[in-house]
Amino acid sequence: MATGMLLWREISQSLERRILARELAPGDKLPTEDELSRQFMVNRHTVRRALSDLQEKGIVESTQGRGSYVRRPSAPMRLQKRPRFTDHVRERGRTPRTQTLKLQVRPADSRVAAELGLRAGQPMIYLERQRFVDDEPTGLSQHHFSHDRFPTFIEMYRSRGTITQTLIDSGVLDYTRRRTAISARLPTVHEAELLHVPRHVPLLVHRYLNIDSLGRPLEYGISRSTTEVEIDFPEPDRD
Amino acid sequence: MATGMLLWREISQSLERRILARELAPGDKLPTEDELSRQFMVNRHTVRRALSDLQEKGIVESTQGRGSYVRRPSAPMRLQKRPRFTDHVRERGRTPRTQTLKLQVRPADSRVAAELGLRAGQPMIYLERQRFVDDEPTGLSQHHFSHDRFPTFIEMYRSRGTITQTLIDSGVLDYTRRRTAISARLPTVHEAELLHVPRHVPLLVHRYLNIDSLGRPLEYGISRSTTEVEIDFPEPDRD
DNA sequence: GGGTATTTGTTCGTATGTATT
DNA sequence: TAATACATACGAACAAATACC
Repeated sequence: MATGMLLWREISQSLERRILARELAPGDKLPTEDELSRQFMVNRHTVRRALSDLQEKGIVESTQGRGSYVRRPSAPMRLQKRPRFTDHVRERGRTPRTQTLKLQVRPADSRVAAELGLRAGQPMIYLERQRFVDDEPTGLSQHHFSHDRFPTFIEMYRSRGTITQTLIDSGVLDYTRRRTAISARLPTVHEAELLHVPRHVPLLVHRYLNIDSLGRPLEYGISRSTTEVEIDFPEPDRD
Repeated sequence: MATGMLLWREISQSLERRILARELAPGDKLPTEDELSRQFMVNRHTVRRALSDLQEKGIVESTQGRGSYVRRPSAPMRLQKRPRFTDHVRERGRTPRTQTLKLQVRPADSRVAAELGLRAGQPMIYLERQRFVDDEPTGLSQHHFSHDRFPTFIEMYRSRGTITQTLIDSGVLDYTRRRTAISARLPTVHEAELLHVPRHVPLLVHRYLNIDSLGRPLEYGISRSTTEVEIDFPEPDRD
């Protein structure tokens, strides 16, 4: 050895240079691991380490049985403090779409119960959705509401198709975000598949609480996406 | 096999359960890889895969020649108009420390210049710092100020040791956060070393602009840490 | 739809280098 | 200096997902 440089890193950087130089363009298929290990005259494990590094950086994406491909860069979407997903997307001339994955009543776990002011085990509405922009998957979300407060939520949501409209028709004319906690983690296999990102691209996880105009907790949500967030503090306040 | 479950995942989850159950407490040393491979009766590589998984999740930390340790969890950082790191840490009964890594005058690049209302190439104060909580590294930050506005910043900061005091003594009695953009990415090698995290634990990157009481841009900063962020919206606003 | 080849994913084994104690 | 423990790399085999005919 004694090159002063890790083998796999050399390979990773060599491939990255070729990608940045557009020698390998977005969407292109990389040589197979076997082929690369012959080209670089190293063990396949070493190639795999290099590819794993490029996956972490979000530069390439590998799928079992398919191969490794150069990822297409996605335009970072900016979220606002009070998100109206569809409006926000349409303002930028793109087409939003929301798909419902799950909609059911289930007992609240202690975490969600505490947030919604319920007792653990009480029934809650659980709604899971996926968002798309121009048919590219961009986000996953889980929504929780008190079933006691919205006993007909499921039927109403099914016919109306949006949370906002369902709430309005349930008598909640307005609601706002009370608090959001943001953390980052790597996606699960499932999330990576749905969001069409490699497992090594970090997700931003939002855990938020929405309240009604009286300040009562209304919805507890968890959303995951890769998009950057921006927070504005419009007018400096004095305390 | 036919367990329906990946070996390394089983091991990773087993270890994670023991850690969550406080059987292995934060700061504790995990058994060596050899020991674990004997306990679980698998190859050391399989143990290493499991440990790598726990590192990605930020639960354990491994160092060559030292062993693997359970990482200490950190409390969420609150995103406010007036971020006060030291107060916030002390409120939780822990000891904050800030170390200056770099302090110099350098020409502003176009990005920072635009944020601070300068022209590219104009001199700016560049300050790089590292934050610790209980001597555990928790964050890295880069701060940018106009050199024309604060010509004696470097000497003042050296003697006072804090940004806030330096600004006060420069006539800026109050300043607030105007905007923060948050994104996630994997750390560079350098960042991973300084922050004492594995390369696979995502960092939250904050890019923010602070303004003075007249609304003029004062400081452009970039901070990187693994700690969760919490944002409160005390009074719901109408738009 | 089915069978086969291709390709990545997982796991075992082994050897050697390097940092810490 | 020696022992311990993690890091890197190579080799081999099989599993699992995908693509192709």
